This record gives sequence, structure tokens and C-alpha cells, in this order.
Amino acid sequence: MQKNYAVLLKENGLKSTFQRTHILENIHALGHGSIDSIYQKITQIHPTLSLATVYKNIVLMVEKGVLVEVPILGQKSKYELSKKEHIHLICTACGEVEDQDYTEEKAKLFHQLTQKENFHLSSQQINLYGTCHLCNKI
Amino acid sequence: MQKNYAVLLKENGLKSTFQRTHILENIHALGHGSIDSIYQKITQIHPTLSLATVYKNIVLMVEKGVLVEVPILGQKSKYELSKKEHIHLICTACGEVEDQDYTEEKAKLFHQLTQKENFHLSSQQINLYGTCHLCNKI
DNA sequence: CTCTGTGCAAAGCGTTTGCAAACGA
DNA sequence: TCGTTTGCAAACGCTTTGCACAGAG
Repeated sequence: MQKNYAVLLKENGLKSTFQRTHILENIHALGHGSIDSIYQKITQIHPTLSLATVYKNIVLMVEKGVLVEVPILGQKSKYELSKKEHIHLICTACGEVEDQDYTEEKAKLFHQLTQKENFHLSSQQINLYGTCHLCNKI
Repeated sequence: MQKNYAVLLKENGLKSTFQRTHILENIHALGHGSIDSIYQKITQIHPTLSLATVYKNIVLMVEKGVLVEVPILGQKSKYELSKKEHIHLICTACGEVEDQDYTEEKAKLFHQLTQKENFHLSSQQINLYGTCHLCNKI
């Protein structure tokens, strides 16, 4: 796991450091992490981590395409590892973000639906807001 | 035009003021406005407008459902008037946001595609990032 | 050894808040 | 008139920056 992130970083021209691999591991574990939640979590095992370091690295890794920003209605942005297209199910009660994959077929359909002449699509973000299964039980 | 916004405000329990109707007119004219662009624009005709007033009113009108926040990758949120579901085409070169309506039929299809058990959908935001026709010419 | 990355503290901004005066109904 | 809204200025909190030291390759 740790080795993987070290490789990922090097592939993108970044040195592998304790801080960086842990940011990546943390985002992977959380699925989607906010700056603050990442900082809080890593501080538990590495108390001298600086918030500024988290900011600098998130910015850097977004620039390098290792991470993707996920802007969310009424919350601060979260960050996720770059991966194939998917939908975000965002719970307006607890704030959790869940990924929902869609098949190749559905992906194509989306592209057709969202096609527009004279607009060169580079990426898309589909966010569905509602209440998740856990919050629905309450 | 101005009358309409006065009515819209009153329907939502808000007093009609110069500042509020102008914020709404401005967002309508821009399509999507950031706090700052709204403030800049209105200040030209009403120089004593306070930025704090713009903030307070935007927050209030979002709460009342008159406005909707549009969070955008790498930018500050913009705001739009509440309206029927649509797609945002966001130009990563110039930052402009364009709305693309979709038909009832397509809307249904979207809902089917994005269906998930145990998740109660309340709203959706579909953002497509790319370059617009104007920026493509450059 | 060299260059990059980290931590700290300070600076910078965007946003929110409290309050007295102005305004809408 | 009465409750709401505005403008101002201060406070706040998140984010960025500069620099000396530490660490990766």
C-alpha cells in the first residue's frame, strides 16, 4: 500500500515523503477527505505535521493530477484519488460522499446526453444530493 | 422585471429592497454570479452598497430557496436563480458557466441512471468542464 | 551533496458578526 | 411606528507565503 503511493508520487515527479504517502493513504481510506479531516487524522500518528504542509501537498497533487477536487454544495471541497468516472452521492444530513460507478454503457449514454456542439468536454462531475441509507433510518 | 423580483422576495417572506432586487436582477443578467462580481456590478450604480449586505442576502436567499449555490472546481461558488434542472457547461479557460436544458425525457433517463436504492435523491448538479466555443477559437 | 520538502509564524483574504442608523410596510 | 435591513468596522477563520532547517535521492 505504502509502496504503491511512493510509486505513484514518483511517477508524477514528486518525492515520496511520510507526509505525502499518508495524505494519499488517508484519502484512500476515507474515500473523500477534506483538508481538515486529513490533517486531524494524520496528526494522531505524526503530531508535528503542519497544516501548511497538507495545503501545499494537496495543491501540488491536484496540479499533478494525482488528486481531484470535489466541490460540494454548502461544504468545503473534498479531495479524492484520480480514478475513472463515477457519480457522487452526497448525503445532506451527514455530509458523507459515496461513489457510484457506472458501466461503460452508461458512461457513453451520459456523454451523448451531455454533448454540446462547440464545447470540448474534458471532465465531468455529477453530484446527487439526498439522504443516505444510514440517515434514512433515523 | 423589478416588480417580479419584488414579488418573488415577498413570496419568500423577504422585504423588497433596492439591494435585493438588484442582486437578483444581476444574477439573472449574468446567468451565474459570484459574490464579488455581483458586488462590483451593483456598486457602479449604488456606490454605498456594502459587501456584507451582499453576503447576508445571498445566504438568506439560498436558505429561502430563491437562489442556488453552484460550487465549481477551482473557483469560488457562483449563484443562480432557482429554476428547473439543467446542466452546467463550465469553461476552464474563461470561467464562464452556460446552462444546457434537457428535455423531460432526458431528465427521466438521468434519474433512472442515477438511481440507487437506499438513497433518497433531493437534487442533482451536473457540471461539465471543458472549453467553450469562444475559447476554442483562440 | 544538492535540491526538494517540512514546520513554524506571520501575512493575506474572504466571510461573518455586532451595532447604530436607515428603511420598508 | 415597529421590525427588518443596511453599512461600517472589527473579528474570525481558512489559506498562503517566506524562510531556516531537515530529509530524500
